[in-house]
Amino acid sequence: MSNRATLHEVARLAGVSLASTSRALHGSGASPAMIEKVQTAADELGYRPNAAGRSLRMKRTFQIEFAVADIGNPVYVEMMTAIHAVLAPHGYRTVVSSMGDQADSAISVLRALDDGHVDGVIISPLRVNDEFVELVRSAEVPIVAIGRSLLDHGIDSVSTDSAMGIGIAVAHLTQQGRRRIAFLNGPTDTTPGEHRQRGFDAAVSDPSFAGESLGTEVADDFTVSAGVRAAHHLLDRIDGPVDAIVAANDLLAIGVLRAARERGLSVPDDLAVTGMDDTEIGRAVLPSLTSVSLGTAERGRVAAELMLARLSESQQAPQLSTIGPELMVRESSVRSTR
Amino acid sequence: MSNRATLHEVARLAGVSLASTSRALHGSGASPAMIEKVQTAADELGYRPNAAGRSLRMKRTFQIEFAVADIGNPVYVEMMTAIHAVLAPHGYRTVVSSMGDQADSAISVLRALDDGHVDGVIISPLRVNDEFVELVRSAEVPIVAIGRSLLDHGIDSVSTDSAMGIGIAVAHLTQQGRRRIAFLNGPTDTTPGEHRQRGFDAAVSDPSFAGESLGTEVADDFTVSAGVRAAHHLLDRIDGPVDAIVAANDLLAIGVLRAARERGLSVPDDLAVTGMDDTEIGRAVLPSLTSVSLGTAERGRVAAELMLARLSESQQAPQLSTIGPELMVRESSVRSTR
DNA sequence: ATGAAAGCGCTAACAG
DNA sequence: CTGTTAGCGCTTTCAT
Repeated sequence: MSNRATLHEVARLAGVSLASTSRALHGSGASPAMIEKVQTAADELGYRPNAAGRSLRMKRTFQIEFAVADIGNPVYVEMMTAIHAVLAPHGYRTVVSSMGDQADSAISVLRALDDGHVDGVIISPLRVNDEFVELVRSAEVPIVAIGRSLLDHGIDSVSTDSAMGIGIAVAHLTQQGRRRIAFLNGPTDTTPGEHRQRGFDAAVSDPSFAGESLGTEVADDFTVSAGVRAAHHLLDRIDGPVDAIVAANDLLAIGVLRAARERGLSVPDDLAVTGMDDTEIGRAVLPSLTSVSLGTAERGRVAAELMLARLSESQQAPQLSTIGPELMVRESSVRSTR
Repeated sequence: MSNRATLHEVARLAGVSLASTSRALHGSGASPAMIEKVQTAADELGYRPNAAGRSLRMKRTFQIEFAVADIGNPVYVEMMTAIHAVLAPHGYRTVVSSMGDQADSAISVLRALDDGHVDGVIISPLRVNDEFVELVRSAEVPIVAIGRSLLDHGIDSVSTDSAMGIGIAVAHLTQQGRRRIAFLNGPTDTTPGEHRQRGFDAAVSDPSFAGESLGTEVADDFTVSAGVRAAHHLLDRIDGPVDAIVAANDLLAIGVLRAARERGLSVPDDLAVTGMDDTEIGRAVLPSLTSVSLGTAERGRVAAELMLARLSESQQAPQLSTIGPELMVRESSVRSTR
């Protein structure tokens, strides 16, 4: 079979009109006999409806874009899988685009949106500025934001309380008897960086906080290698022992594990470490990471469902859905009993 | 701005014909004055060419699909990044689709191909059967295979010698003085599983092999959790010490690390471990993994370039490009000096 | 229930 | 260099 068969050819082979052929294939308002006839012809020709023709006519592409800051982060891969699982049964393809971690490249992704190649966008930006918000507001297709809530701008959003998540990690550590606690954050001009910083500051200034804050170290990036560097820097500059490091995500926490090992510090015996995001890799690492789950897959699932709802009944008021954090206790924060 | 402007509206605002407008926007065969006029009108309306109209007319979508068995494997994420980096400057979007690890779902991905939503497919299948090959051969768009070579079927392919890679790992281990060596493979009915098995069998039956083969253990899957289970099983059934385990990929090797730890075995002192794929996570793990690099990013890059070449001059004969394996020695296989 | 015909937005002959 | 026109493949009125 060399060339794709068109609907026209199917119609000719079946000996019926174009319109009837189209209807028969979609099952709406056609006689059983017609459906039978057309289906046979279509099968014989190996007919596949052409996406471009369909899109042009229907003004729908059946593609949803998932735009993320950094596809290298396993969090996004997990989200994507969840999104795909929701969307695929409804006939939507998922297109991933990596925005890079800079606001301006996120903006170029949004600009590219107006060529109508997708019916909607699920976006998880690291940095949000005015131009970004303006572009989101004026986009021609529905947008669902994961991360910072853009509900105030009329955008469906899926959020999580990562600040509280950090609080939970700090509470867990003090409960474990850790006193001198430091925070290893990623860049604070990002949405997660900002929220998690606020969470740490709040936790250690709470009257019930039974420890001592050793302050914050800021890594260049939310990655393992940045985590290693920052952890060394942190441990260099602090006088006396550090009992625990709360890392802003699992990747940074894995960096801490490595830095600790390079300095001959045992985790969890000398130093407790917690991460955030509850990634598979955090579970696999040695020692396994105690981590605050932010419901990654759940957020993806909910975002996809918001998108589906928006696509069908665009009337409904913008929603904000919030997924609560949950602590997953593993080896990196609990002293071995032996 | 509520509705997208069409080329027609731009033409009207500029007071020129549709054709001139189209030409002016593409810069081909239009006077400077025309270009200026049209550009101004286009800017004023915020014009973006519509993808569906364009695709329908040009019979090109400027989308390339990357179809992989399991997007959860970091290898594919790295490949995708490399592919995207090559394709994006040429105006192509990259669409990822996960095929699942079963041959039949790979086939459904290939079937979906004939709706013309992409101009080409870069595919990395885990399992290849006759039906799959037939579908690939008869596809309407160019296909580039990563993994098993399909050159014999006239398909551009990017391959690597993973069998030799396993041989390199084995040689490294015997050089390190490890004698009793076992192989932890993934499913052997997959392309990588089959190749790597062959590599291990060849290595240990080579006259120059200065060790003792403890045979192969097959994990259910190329994942960390399958690796943990299989490693325990392996260590349970073998009498006497195991000096080294060669794992078929990094994920399985990380599973071995964890199983060893659970049994109180020290890596690398009691047991040496090697992985394959040289993933970032293998580098971050403790101890860091000695791993055979198969040039993941390079393979992605080359595949994307083959695709680009095929898209422009479809005349050229099918190519096979092979990336050589390279051993990256790290902590998991080398006894600490202290 | 079926057919005829229009048209989605765009580009590429073809004429001038 | 510019304009007129056809048509990519499909769905959907509108008649019948």
